[in-house]
Amino acid sequence: MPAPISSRKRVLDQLVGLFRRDGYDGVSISRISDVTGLGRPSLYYYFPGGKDEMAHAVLDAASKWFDENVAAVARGDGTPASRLKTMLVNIDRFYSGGREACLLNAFMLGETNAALSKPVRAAFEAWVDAFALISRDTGATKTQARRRAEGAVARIQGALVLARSLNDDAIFARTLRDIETLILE
Amino acid sequence: MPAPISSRKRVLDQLVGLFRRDGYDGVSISRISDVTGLGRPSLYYYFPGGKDEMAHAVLDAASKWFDENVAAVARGDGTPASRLKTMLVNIDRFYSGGREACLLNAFMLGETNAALSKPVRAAFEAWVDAFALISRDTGATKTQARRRAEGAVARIQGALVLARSLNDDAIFARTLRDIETLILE
DNA sequence: GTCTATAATAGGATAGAC
DNA sequence: GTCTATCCTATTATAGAC
Repeated sequence: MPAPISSRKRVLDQLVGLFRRDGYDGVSISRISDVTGLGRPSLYYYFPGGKDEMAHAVLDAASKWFDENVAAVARGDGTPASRLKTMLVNIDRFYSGGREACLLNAFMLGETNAALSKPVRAAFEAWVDAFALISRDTGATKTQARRRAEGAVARIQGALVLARSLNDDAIFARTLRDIETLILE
Repeated sequence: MPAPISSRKRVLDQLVGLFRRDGYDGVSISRISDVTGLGRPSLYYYFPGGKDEMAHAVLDAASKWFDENVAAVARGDGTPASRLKTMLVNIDRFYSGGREACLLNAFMLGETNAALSKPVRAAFEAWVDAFALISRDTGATKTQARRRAEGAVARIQGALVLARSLNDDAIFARTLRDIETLILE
């Protein structure tokens, strides 16, 4: 008998890939069924709340990833420069060097998804806070740190959009490098 | 009898508002019918190709707006600084100070809309070219100008995403100001 | 946990009258 | 140009067997 290749965790990972690429309205349960290899009823077994619950679960998973790989690093040991370096390396990996879209950006579309706007906003705030923490540790004032951090998050988002549209990874790589000097200055 | 408040041009303007906010998949013909006050068949009278044609028409309209209000200004008379200032003022107005989303970003979602990716990419290239032209006129090398222009477009896109999510117009305003120094340096 | 089968609805699109 | 009426398909979601 085949190994239990199916699990909620595995499905969740695939959902991240689908939602970040196609957005909430662009993903159908049928397509999720095709990609995961699970029948539609099985998906409702894992996510009784349907697509809505899937989207929230995906946001939770992404937030958890961010907490562990970015926010925790910002609060961790080492010089500000070394912590920032690790954060950026992890971010680069999460976005596959700029080839993958941002889930938060994808979930901002559509008024149907108004319920998603609160966790999306909270996620962006956490991003900003993480960068601001590094900036403060280099001596920036609270206001300076906040603005530089906002600039960093915005540049990452914008670089993802532009790099993906122009199919040019270098744009994303350069942006991450620029952020190092922006935050540490 | 009521005045002929309906016209293709008016519908097109409303379509821009709908698509930039909800994305391609997030907009239904029924909703378009509600918003425009036109019956579904009337929409197909103006756009026989259906939703697909509507999306392309909306992109064309946005590209035309950009050509007239940004690209033409970049090629126009005046100092680089004054031309850039006008471009940024027009961009600020188009995005209502950062409260309205970017159509190009919205149209990047979904594999269904693969046909849209070519015009979207062309539009981004035109954006970059316009800023690069200003930068070159201030003495930057071709490579420098290109990179600064990419940075400017990315920052605008990212600022729109972040400003809308955090509901903070100031982020967008600061970004436009930063771009002035970025391009003119 | 996963399936087959099916309900119920929403979506895109068209025919044909006026 | 705009409408009523309609078609067909896709979509979300559930019932119930295994």
